[in-house]
Amino acid sequence: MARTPTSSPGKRDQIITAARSVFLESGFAGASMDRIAARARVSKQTVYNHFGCKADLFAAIVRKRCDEMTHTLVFPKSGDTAEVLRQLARQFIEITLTPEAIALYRTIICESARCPELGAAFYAAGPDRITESLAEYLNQRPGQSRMNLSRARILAEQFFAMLHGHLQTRALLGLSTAHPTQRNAYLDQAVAMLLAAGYET
Amino acid sequence: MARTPTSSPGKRDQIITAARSVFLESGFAGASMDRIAARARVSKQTVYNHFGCKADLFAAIVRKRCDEMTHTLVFPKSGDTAEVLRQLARQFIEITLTPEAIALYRTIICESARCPELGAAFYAAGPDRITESLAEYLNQRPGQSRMNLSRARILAEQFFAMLHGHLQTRALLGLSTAHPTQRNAYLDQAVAMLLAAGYET
DNA sequence: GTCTATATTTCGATAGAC
DNA sequence: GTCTATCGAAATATAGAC
Repeated sequence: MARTPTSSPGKRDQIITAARSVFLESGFAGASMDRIAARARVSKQTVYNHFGCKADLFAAIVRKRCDEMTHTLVFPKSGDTAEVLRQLARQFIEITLTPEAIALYRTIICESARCPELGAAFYAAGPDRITESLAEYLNQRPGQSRMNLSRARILAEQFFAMLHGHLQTRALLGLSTAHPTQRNAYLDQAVAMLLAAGYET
Repeated sequence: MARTPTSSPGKRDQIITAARSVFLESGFAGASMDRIAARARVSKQTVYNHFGCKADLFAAIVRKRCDEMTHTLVFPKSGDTAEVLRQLARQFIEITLTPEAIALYRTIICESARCPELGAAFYAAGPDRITESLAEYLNQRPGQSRMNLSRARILAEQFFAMLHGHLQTRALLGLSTAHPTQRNAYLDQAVAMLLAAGYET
């Protein structure tokens, strides 16, 4: 932030772009600073001047990318419960099944083993935020008696688990993801199950 | 198999044990053949004589571990639907949230980016097998009209997605996993939701 | 701040004695 | 089959000129 070099803001962007593509392509351990520098068309020393070391560079890329993706998903403001859930689900699936999103998620998972703070930061910036939004919505939607907040939280977690669970698992393992029509079947099933569970009790 | 060295079956086991712990500890790229050999108290050349190269050694470890874990989970043979689901869920959660299972899964995910066959082999040996078992059961349980098989398959996938989705995601990111009492809440919710969805239509 | 050049370490894999 | 010793490549990080 305040550490930003006084000149050449362009080089910094070149490095970020190049580093992101190399990291997502080869993972953290598999990416080399030489390749990052080469792809950024910049000397390696310039990379070190801007980001200090490999780990810090990676953390900077992840933080930036998480913010971008989180702000892409907007909570629907209008419509009945079914429609809100369907819109939310559609956005969620579209964002999380992007090849770049899968590659980023994969790399974060891989690196969380040696750097738990990274996983925690990602969880707080991504899954936790959106889950909490849905839990709040479920707890105070119009025309419904309020449910236990912890129960709403579990319902929200299971809703997103149903959406991302199967398809994202396949994607993480490098397997083909379902066709859009099949995705819609998952989406509708998840919405139906949440509604059935949410209105009882 | 037939390639097994004629003598010293003990060394091979030492190498497998050491390699597994090093790979799960540091990932594929982060693990070095030197450390594996040192931990196995064996020379590096001996490792190469047994497994050829680093990738083959890793694949052998993953295959063995998948088999072990798959055979640990047994499909319940008796009980009503709710009880069968509950038992299945309990086994599934206990096995998949083991630290070793998480570490293995993490490493497979990480390496699937560069080696899709590994992810495919894991999926076929693990998730696919158990999901298919549940789908068959749902489709032919006594006293119920048969449902569409593809629908049963989706229900089964969503059942396991609900079970592993949230908790396993947290574990993969290095975050704390819920207390056993909280796990039971997830388990019961998942069973209830599947029953509600499975008996309608 | 940016470059070229290099120091230093560590890796996967191999050679050769026994 | 197993060991010690080592090669050649590639890695992270730094030094010093401009």
